[in-house]
Amino acid sequence: MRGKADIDLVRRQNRHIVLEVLRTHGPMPRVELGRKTGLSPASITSITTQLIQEQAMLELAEVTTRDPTRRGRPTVRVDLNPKAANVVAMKISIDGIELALADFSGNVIARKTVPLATYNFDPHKFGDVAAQSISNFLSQNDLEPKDVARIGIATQGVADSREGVVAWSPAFKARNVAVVAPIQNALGIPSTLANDANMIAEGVMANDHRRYVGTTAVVYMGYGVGMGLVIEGKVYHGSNGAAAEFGHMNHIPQGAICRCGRSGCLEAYAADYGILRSAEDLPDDTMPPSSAVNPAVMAALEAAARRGDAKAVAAYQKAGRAIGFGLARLIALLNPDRIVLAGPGTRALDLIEPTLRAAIEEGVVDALRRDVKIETVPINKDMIITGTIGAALRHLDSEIFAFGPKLNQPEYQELTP
Amino acid sequence: MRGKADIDLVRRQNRHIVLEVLRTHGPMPRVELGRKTGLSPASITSITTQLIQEQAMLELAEVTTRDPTRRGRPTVRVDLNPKAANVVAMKISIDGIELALADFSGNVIARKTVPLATYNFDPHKFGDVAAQSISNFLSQNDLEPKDVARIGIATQGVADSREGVVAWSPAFKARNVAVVAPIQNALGIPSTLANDANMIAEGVMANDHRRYVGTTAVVYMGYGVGMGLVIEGKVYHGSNGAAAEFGHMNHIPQGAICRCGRSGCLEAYAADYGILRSAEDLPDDTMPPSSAVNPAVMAALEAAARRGDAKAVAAYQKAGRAIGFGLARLIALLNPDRIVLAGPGTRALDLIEPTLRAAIEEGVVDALRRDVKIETVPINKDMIITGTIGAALRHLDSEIFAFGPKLNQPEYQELTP
DNA sequence: TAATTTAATTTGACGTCCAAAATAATGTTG
DNA sequence: CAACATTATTTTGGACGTCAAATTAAATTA
Repeated sequence: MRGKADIDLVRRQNRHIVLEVLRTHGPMPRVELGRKTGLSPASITSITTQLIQEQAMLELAEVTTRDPTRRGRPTVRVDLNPKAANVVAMKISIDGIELALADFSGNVIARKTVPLATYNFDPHKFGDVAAQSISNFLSQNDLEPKDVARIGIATQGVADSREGVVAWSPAFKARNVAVVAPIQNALGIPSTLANDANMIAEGVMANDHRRYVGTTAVVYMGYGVGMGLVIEGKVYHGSNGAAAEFGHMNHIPQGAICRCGRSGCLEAYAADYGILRSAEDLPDDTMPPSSAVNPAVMAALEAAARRGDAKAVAAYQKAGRAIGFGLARLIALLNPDRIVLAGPGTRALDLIEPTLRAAIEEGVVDALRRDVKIETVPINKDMIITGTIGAALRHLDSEIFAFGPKLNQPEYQELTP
Repeated sequence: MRGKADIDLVRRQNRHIVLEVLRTHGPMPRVELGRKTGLSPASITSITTQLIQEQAMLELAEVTTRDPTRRGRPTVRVDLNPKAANVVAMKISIDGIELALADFSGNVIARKTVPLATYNFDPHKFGDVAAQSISNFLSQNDLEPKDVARIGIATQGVADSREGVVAWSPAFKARNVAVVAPIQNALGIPSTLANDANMIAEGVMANDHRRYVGTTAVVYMGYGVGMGLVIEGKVYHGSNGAAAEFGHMNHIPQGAICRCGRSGCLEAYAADYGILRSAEDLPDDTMPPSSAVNPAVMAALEAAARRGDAKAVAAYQKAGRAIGFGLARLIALLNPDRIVLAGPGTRALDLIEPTLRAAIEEGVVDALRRDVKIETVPINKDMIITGTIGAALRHLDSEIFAFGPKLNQPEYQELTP
């Protein structure tokens, strides 16, 4: 049950959709804003006036060449004020952390990669070291922690976002590495932790927002296999933020060994290392390497398969079958509208796709699978960072700027003579 | 993105939560309604006055013995007006249809079972025959179609609720049996079709509403295996209403044959007929019977297993393992807060549970499974009917009564002298 | 320069919420 | 039993955000 509604909710909701429209469609005149939101011109005037007064929005001084055949008063476009806030995105990988600083419009202002031997890192130290790295990163950009409104953190593996703890990740030998608390304590900036595949889904969805109204599963294929689940247009985070561990969904009971230590995970057949292990004809119980597979090695394997190398071809077929059965199970459970394949693994999609589709056909009632659309998105190395920034900004939109300026703080004191 | 908000939305939302509180907690005084909804006494007065005037609500003339130590003005309890509307629930089974008539308070006024050889029924006729049965049922209760506000229809199998068509069901040999359209055309009553397991989930959730805030999977075990998925407190229906076909989620590629015609579905190991087939040592490709297994046969099998009959024990263990791996896959994907086991199959839970839990342990990263609660609900033959009625009534609450009386229809015409 | 066109703002009415005051209906107490 | 205390409900009046309609603004066209 949603809670009670009042005039406050109305204001918040409408300010929110104005911000959301600007964020997804870019600057536009007020009339257009009215059309897109469904609000009357009067309300748009009222809302934009406030937002501009609060510095969350600004009018663009047009230098634009406007269509000279159009008559009437020219439009004035409004846009999010880039200076309204800054956010930091941090991505935890096995060999270091990646940092990005963005303004309120989503422009990336600075980036930095900090090499860090995460795998054997003392789990009690990691958060502090990360906080220090962020602090340095900010100094280098002439910012202080108070200038940053939010930090979004993405990690491989199982992220417990309620506790702000990396429950398990290939990046750490240790379990339950605390991340959010030490960073928040050190810097005083509200921070959230999420699974990297969920952040890819945030990015994919933000890019083409209208299409993600129902349920979409975004599958990431690469050094691992992950998934971000978009349900009713919102990224689904499960009971503690660790949802959609598609890669560690069981494929075959007592099957091949996985990085997570269990047997039969889908990833053990379809991640880079799994494909490589099949192609090299190593036994299924060969321990996966603790570091990522060199992209050049994967490129060579692809080339071999395209030349017709039987073992390479078979390895990709096996991967396709694993992903296909995983998707079949997903379809049976969730009946999604759309499945999006993403990540470097899609480079070999042609090698994978036939068995992938055959497995879906074999694994699920046709009544369920007939409507699902399967697509790919272009490979983009930065999807995780972009998605994390987008998620952080959308959070600011709805939780800070939609409310308006500091509450219960009158602008001026009435003088009583 | 939710749409714009206005004063209209506020009214609707607040009327809706008032109705919802009454529906889930039963009659209560206005003060209590205010506490439960968070609305002020003034607003409660305003809303209840309107609803009473519209005949959707009534004041109870108290005959109650009230606590004599309490001082102050006595409370007056308000309740939903049972006469505000009627709904019909219809359940399609393999051997007939079951009908129930309920009032706006959810009291079942009448029931009827209509035997019908559904399996070989002409698919083009079924909807018309069902409509005729409903029409007769109403006549027998001195009602006309115009007195019924909604019909909810539940079926086994894959229900395409967007099209109102039974895409596939063990009850029909035919595919794509149209149900909603013929009934709506014949009777003029808005109708919806849903999967029976989803309706069980509606019922389970309505009974103990506070506990289903996050994600819950309600598993039905019996003549088949089904699932209703509650996500963020709402039953999830997927892209076309056919979600959560847990029973037809693949368990083992190229495994045992299922009623749906495919191989390796979970149901083929864990539904009544699957367990029986294992226990009788029949080969995995033995065609399942087209009718339900006699409950007495299942009771005998349970008894045999409890006596220690090796084959019976092994059959239940196999069933537990199938469900366990299915749940492990579900947990990996959705990280639910709660899994509820329901249906007659839970009578044999003690026989199934050890392998079920072992399979979950084997099949999913412990970080994901550590928080999930596994529970059972008492076996209740009527859960599907009750759930269907509840869903229909909640739909009326939000889509009819929350809006208020007929729109754009002034109460009186102003006289201009 | 006046008319036309389109954009944006201002004005005034409406509906809903809420706090505070008033009213209602009972029990308690001297 | 009358005055007081207590609790429930309604009434009153102010606030706020939306919207339709009127007004103002800023351009092009004739």
